Amino acid sequence: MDDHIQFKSLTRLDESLLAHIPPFSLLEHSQIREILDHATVRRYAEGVPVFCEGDPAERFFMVLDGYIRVLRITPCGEQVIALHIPSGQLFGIAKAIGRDAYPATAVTASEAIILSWPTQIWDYFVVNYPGFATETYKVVGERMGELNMRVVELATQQVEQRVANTLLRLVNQTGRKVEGGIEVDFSITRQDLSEMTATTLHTISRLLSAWEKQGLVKSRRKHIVVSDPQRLVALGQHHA
Amino acid sequence: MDDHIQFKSLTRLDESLLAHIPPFSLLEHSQIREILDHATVRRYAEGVPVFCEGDPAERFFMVLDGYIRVLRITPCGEQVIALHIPSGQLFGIAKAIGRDAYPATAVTASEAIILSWPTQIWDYFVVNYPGFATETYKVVGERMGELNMRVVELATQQVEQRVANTLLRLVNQTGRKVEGGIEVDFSITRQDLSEMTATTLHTISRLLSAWEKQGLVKSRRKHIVVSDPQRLVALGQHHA
DNA sequence: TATAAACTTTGCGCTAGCACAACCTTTGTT
DNA sequence: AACAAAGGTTGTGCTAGCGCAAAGTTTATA
Repeated sequence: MDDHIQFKSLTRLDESLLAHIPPFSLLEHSQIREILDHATVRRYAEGVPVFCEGDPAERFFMVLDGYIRVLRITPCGEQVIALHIPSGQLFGIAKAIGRDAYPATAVTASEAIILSWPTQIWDYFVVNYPGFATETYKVVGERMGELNMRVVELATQQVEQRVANTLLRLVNQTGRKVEGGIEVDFSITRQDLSEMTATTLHTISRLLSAWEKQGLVKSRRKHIVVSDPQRLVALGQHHA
Repeated sequence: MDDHIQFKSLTRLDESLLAHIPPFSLLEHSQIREILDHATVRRYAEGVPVFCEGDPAERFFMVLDGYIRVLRITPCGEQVIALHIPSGQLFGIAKAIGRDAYPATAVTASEAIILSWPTQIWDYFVVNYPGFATETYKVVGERMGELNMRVVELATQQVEQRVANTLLRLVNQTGRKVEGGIEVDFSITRQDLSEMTATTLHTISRLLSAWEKQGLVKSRRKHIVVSDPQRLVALGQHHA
């Protein structure tokens, strides 16, 4: 992970990149310049690990473009996808929650451009950049909220509802308008969806087939379009 | 919730109460005095709500003695128990994660003595008391870790394993040595355990009965003693 | 001391969704 | 063009664990 290409010397990053992103939105242009000058940029292909669970948290990251998938692997080798992170968000911020190793693995869910900084300057950021800490902890809070929601869903809902809700969340958070509905903005297999909803790829396949027949979704290999969010919401709700 | 009894005027709290508790352990006695003087103390009976999901987060809390149960209630009225908080820990720290309403409900799991402070002085604490922020975020990190672990467990394990692991965690975190094993240190019903493990009280009852026959646990109404942690650990592990 | 309320146990039948298996389709590679 | 590899579909049978039901036990209340 030390082969980071230092784009900053090639393509000088524009300050406007960060100006509107919450943790930096309160800062002066000069401060953003400073932040960018400390950053390393790297382009990742799809499906590439950015860091792994248990690695020492030497850097923290921000998605500039693309999506990150956060996952954990059980002792028995099963994957559980915890979360997707869209562009504009920090991740790998172990330091913020008092850890010195990453608590989960981060893999690119699409091609992605990622900024990163050495963890040592975290405290400097917190002290010197107003709003940075606050906004960061807001993100932590949101992630906790999502985790919590997943626990509740896993504990109380049927597979069909979990999948419906997960799919809705995906298109809400990372959806792209296409003709005929909203499409999940990165490659996503049945296997992936099953690892998000604690079921099997077979069950997902059956569900999507059924939904497609009813005109709720349209899916091709690695692509899912939600064409009737309304009815999907209804499916996700009640206990029947 | 405004009938807080101001014990502080009656029984002046001793500084040694907080001196060894992480978020305060780095502080001078005078600072702890100051903190205590701002605190409200209240004794709660068992099963009493301290705050409810969605309430404005006007105060933050610390368990001085007893246990707190954190839970969420679904639209359909089902409860999911997220977490138990033992004495010495902060809770209701919505402010720390950028919220202004409590994200879950907190109920006493036993008789409890609880300190609380108005949320407005949170920032003062963070700025003026070294180590307070860091230690607090460590707690946030640990809670995230627990949530994460629960998601993984719910997603990959069978009921028997989940219950075994949950029970082990309970006795590890809140266990009290008794003759014949380690006992969960607060009242706990089959219903409670089922709400922690996403199953039914019936299944819990059957499991405990079976385990009792095998000499793994001993349980009476509202009490559970783990007598053979070793074998329980084994049960919690493998996929069979 | 009787009665109610809360908690627990146990039995039985059913079904959601998994495991297994076979086959198909699309994409990438040589 | 042929093959391999990754991803997707669909069928069949099975079972973990739930829903329902009924009865037992302990604790609280009148």
